[in-house]
Amino acid sequence: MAKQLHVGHLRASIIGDSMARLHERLGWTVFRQNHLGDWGLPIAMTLASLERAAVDLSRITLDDLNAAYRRAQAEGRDDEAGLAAARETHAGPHRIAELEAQHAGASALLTHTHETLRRLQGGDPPTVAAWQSLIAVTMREVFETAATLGVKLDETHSRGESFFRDRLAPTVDAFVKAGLAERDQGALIVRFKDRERPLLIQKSDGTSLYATTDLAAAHYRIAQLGAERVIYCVDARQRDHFRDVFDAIHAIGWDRLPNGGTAEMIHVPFGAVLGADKRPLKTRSGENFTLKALLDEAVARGRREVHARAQQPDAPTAGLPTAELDAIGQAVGIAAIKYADLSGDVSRDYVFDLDRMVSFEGDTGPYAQYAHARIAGILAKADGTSATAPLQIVAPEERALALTLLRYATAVQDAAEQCAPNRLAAFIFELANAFNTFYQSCPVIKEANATLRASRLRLCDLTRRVIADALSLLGIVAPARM
RNA sequence: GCAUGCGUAGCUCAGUUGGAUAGAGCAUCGGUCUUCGAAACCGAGGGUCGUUGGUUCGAGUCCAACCGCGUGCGCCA
Repeated sequence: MAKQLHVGHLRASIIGDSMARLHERLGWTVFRQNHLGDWGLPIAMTLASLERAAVDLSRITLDDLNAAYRRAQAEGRDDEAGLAAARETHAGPHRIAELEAQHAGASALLTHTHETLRRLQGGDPPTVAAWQSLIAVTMREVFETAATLGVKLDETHSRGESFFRDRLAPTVDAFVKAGLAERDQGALIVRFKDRERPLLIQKSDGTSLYATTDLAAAHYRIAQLGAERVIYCVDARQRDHFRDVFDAIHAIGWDRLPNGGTAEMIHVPFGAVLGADKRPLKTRSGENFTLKALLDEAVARGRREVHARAQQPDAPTAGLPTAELDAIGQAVGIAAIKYADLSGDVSRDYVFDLDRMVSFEGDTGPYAQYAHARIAGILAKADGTSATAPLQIVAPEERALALTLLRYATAVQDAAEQCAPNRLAAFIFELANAFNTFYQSCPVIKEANATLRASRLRLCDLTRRVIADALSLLGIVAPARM
């Protein structure tokens, strides 16, 4: 919230969208839950910073918010207790350094921030109004980005922290009542048998934190929505956190479904997006890459490539209106990014290399799109196909193609069941491969034998439809021409 | 310090429950367009799967130790 989307948001969106589409395809009722950080201390920091700068919130832009957020961050907040605790518990050097920096920047701003947070959570009308305009500005960009990315996400999917604000106290009460929470150094914690690290569900000042929200949210999803499978597409760095949350939910029995079954809770951890230097992706000036800049670049590359090919007189896209070529170019650029993200093991870090992704050769999104467009072109040139034409498998290449097609259903099931979109991506690549090999050695339109020709046209048609469908499950569109 | 994840070809990565000579893309080298879309196809070279031990008829896959890298670790989200 209140800041530009960055590459970290890219994976959550792409992977989450694909998981949703895969499960929808298998007949699940999917509740997309966009868990937004719209209610914590950071948002109060930004609000407070805006108040101090006396910014006109009715005309605010995301850049203003971004500036305010960065300003607030730079001004820092004090966390003496946290620093002491981190030292005592041998926290990692990163965490300690972070806290020391914060401590150094300590100031009276902390008081203001907390005061703003109190006003917000207390429902003070002007503060709430300011908060709402801040949310609105951010969400406009979120939905805009989702649209260019082709990710199904709108206001109906927003389930930010603020949505659960009234469920926090009952959640804490429930854990206390169940005897699972205990008071420790003024805070409420949940302990686990097999590990030292407890889960903190209430701060010593009585306010709750993100873990509390996650517990409340999980309860809502299972008890209210009746979710049998709750899938969290979140950064791999939150592994421990989700382990704790899931165990806590299990301990209190909130994973029990109304029908008596047990809900499955799955964290799909995804790795970081790295730059060529193997460090988290940054711009030359060392700032986080905004998602917008990244997508703009990919789309520009896609368009450049599509336009270049349309220049050639014998290209199938020759003579198409610029707007249409632009649309195709966008589809290609976005496909390059999405496929690169989903074709590997999602839990691992990956090196973001636009040159490789948009090279359109080998195991890439555009390669699959090409196979699709190629077939679409063939079918358009043929005088129709028959869905009932008897299949006549003679050449080994068409046998291989047919056998690959038969594996589609299990590929989708595997990918969904194991929350591993790369399984499906691998299938798509194999299918596109099998088709290209088949097409290399088997005449289709030019086949003289009418029965064989009809059979091959049907194979083409099936292949085209499966590629388009499979790509759609990854959230990738397949243009008819490119 | 504790926890957790990773280490497969020059580069980027696959490798479903342990199962036959470890696969692919890029890059390199060599072949295919006067005929259905060459963003394609066919072929070649390239790996002691971090190291050492163990379990097994059989280990890239399971276990242990070690080395290297990443990430996390109570009042942030």
